[in-house]
This record gives sequence, structure tokens and C-alpha cells, in this order.
Amino acid sequence: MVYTISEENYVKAIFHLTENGKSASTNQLAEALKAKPASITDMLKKLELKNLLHYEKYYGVTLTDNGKQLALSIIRKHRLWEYFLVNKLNINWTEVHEIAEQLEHVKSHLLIEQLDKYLGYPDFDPHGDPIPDSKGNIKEQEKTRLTLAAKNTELEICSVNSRNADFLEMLEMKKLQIGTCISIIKQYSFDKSLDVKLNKKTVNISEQLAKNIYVKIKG
Amino acid sequence: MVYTISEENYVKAIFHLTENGKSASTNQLAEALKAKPASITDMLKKLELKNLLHYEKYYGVTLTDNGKQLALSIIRKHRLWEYFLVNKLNINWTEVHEIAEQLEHVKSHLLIEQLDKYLGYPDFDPHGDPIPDSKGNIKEQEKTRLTLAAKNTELEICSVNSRNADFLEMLEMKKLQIGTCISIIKQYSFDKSLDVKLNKKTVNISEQLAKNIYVKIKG
DNA sequence: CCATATTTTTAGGTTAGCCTAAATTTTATT
DNA sequence: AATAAAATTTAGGCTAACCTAAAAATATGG
Repeated sequence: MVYTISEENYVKAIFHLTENGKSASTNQLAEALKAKPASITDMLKKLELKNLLHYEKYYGVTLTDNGKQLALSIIRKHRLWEYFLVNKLNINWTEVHEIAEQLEHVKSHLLIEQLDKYLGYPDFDPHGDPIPDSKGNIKEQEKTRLTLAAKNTELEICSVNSRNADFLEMLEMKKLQIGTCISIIKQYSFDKSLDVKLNKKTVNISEQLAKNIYVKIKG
Repeated sequence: MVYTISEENYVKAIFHLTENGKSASTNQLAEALKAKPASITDMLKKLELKNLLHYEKYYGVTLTDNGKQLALSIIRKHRLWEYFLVNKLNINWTEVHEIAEQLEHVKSHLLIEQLDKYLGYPDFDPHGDPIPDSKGNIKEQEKTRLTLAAKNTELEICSVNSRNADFLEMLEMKKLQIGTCISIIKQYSFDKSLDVKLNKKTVNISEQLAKNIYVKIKG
């Protein structure tokens, strides 16, 4: 079965909105896909007929196994292309998301398998998100929100959960990258910002920034 | 200005059909784009309004400078991607055309400039066709149809003008590749086939095959 | 140069994916 | 539990890009 770009975007959006275990609502999808709620309802009916999702009128939507497999294959393509753009073409990680949004819809099984091989079967994309393998399996890593991590412990930044260019640019400026090691030395109660040690220097991280950064304990 | 995939395909098709200096006809375009003549007429009217082409009812169509620039940028992307697919991902040249047909529509100036740099600014794609530079300039190479080339002269295969998989597969079998050196030792009047010397062996090339092969004199 | 064949255009229709406005259902509040 | 607010669906429309059938223009050949 071959799907349109629009259909693929719906399935991908539903996948992300239901990662928390809950079903996705029409309004959430409208927001994510930048379309009006009425358009979402239309499309959900169509995608249900194609056996990509379970849709219960007024109560939200979840993916079928079919839909999940499709979503994973799109996410796989997206993340492999991001890895390529950053690590081979030297494009800044602030810019790769948008380009990968287009590349993820290119249809060729051979292409993506050869790309994966060429890149050395990477496990994580430049934002630290896991890349599903060709069967749709994901290596999840244990990670904690930086806001909830322990003080005075060696931490490694392992992923970020926003693709916003202003956010990523700020990380660049502060030298906070995937793989960077830090430890929290002070948590301020007033504005919930953090002082962290980074290469012998101290950097302040606002709550807003910290909420989008995930870390794992080093070792 | 940003164009749809369909619009880009029209402009590309017109570019190729008018490379001989003549204007392109509705029927030719219908054939090239696998659409009905009536649909072509519709679209030509639209593209004329967008200043991509000159369309004279009943008498055919040519590109404006605007349209030519767009065509060249698409061809540039197509050929750079083909080069990438063959030389980096090791995908067989019989398969890359179709994949590049999709990749050529990905929109990102940065992407294509970085790709070009990464590939080392190649001048020719895997089929021997020239890759336009970022300004749309093409390095044309002097080439002769193998059917018209001189006998007993060292020749180098420099391009092929079909993307048909059966054709390319046949070249593979006969070890006829871009860069391969041959010389014609016999031209048969009966079926117009050729015997050529290739690495001390003699290979017979049918007229049909030879018509799609271009060579230049070695040196 | 007229009749026929071919090419092209026009007219009217379809589907996908979106929209707005209005109606309906669910959820929240008192 | 009644009503107000919010979310969702329905109904009816639009545009892009295709289609078929019929009409019109151009090309061909005796």
C-alpha cells in the first residue's frame, strides 16, 4: 500500500500524540497539522477505512498495528535523514528538521536500507531520539528531565524534545549538545533555574530551557 | 516562488522536449507526463500565467527564462542525487532514476549546495549527463552517437540517453559503462550492428543499443 | 483544394484535501 | 441537573490536477 504525504503526516502526528498511551483528539491534531478541526474529522474517516487507525466519534483516535508500523517507518526515515544531514552534509541541527520533513516521504525501501548501512546503522538521531530499525524496533534509552535530575551527579545530555530553532540555537550558544557532560550545582527556588558545571565553567539554565533537556547518569 | 511537484514535472518535461530548439506539442507532453492531452492544455494555461512558459494555442510551448532556470535547478538536483545514490549509497544505476525523480522535488537551497560540496562538485551524473552548477550553467561535452562514430578509433563511452532498466541492465551484462574504452572494428550493413573491441575481447552491439550510446574520441 | 485524419481545445465532471458556518455532542460550572 | 462553554461533526464549497466526450483547428493527401 502506498500513502499520500498528507496521510503519512496524519499517521505520524497521531503516533506522537499517542505516545503517552492516551488517544489523540481532533483539536490536538488540528494544531499539530495546522489544519481546521473539520478537516481532521474528514481525514480520520478516510484513514479508518484504510485500516490505519481506530476512530471513535467525539472520543479520539489511536493507531492500528498497521498505522503504528507506517508511523515507525516514517520516523525511521526522518531520523536517518537527519543523521545524514548533520553528520555527512554538515548542516546545523537547527535546520535539519524541516528538510527531513520532506525527505521522510521519499518512497524507496532500497534507498533507506542503503542509507542506514552507509551511516553505520546509527541508533540515535542528532536530537538524541532513537532511530527505529528496519523492523520498527526502537532502542529506548533511560532518561530523566534535567529539571528532575539529581544534584552533584555527573550527567550526560542525551536528548532534547523540541525542534524549535530558537531553542536549538540557544543550546549551541551555551555549548549544550547531545553527549555534553554536566552536573547540577545549584537549583534556585525563585525562578527554578539551574546552575550547572560544564567544563569547569558554570552555566545558568532557565526552567524553560531545562524542561526540554533530557539527561542520563554518566557511566 | 514555490511550485508544486506537478508544475515542476511539466517544466522539466518541456525543457527536455525543447532541447532540440523546437517547441513542445501537447501530445508529446501528454506522452511524457502520462496524462491526457486535455489535462496538458489546462496546465499550460496555468503555467503561462505564472510566467514559466510561452504557450501559443495549437502551436506548442517553450519555456521562458524563468522556466528554464527552474528546469535547470530541478535537473541539477536530480543529477546530484543520482550521483549520490550511485557513488555513496552503492545503488545500481538501473535503479537511481526513479528515486531521483522523488528527491529532485525536495526544497532546500542549503541542502543541495551542501550535497554538491560533499560529492566534490561532480560535473557528470552516472549516465554521463552534465550536472548544472548552482547558477544553471552546464558543461556540455562533445559527444557522438556510437552509430556515427569512426571505425578503428579509440573511443570512450561518455553518456547514454535512456534510463530504461532493460537497456541499462544490458549494458551491465556487456560491461559497457560510462568511461569504458572501445573501438569499432566492424559495422555490419545487414542489421547495422557493430563489433567493438573491449579489453581485447570482441562484443557485438545491436543498432538499437548503439543508438543510445554516446562516445567521445579518447585523449 | 477539398475531404479526411490528426491534433488540440473546450466543456463538464471527479477526487483529495482543505475551508467556513451551523448543528450536535460532550464537558464543565454552578 | 440545568445551562453555558468547549470540542467535534456535518453540510456545503473551493481549488488543483486529473478525466471523458464533443467541438474546433490544423495538417495531409489524393
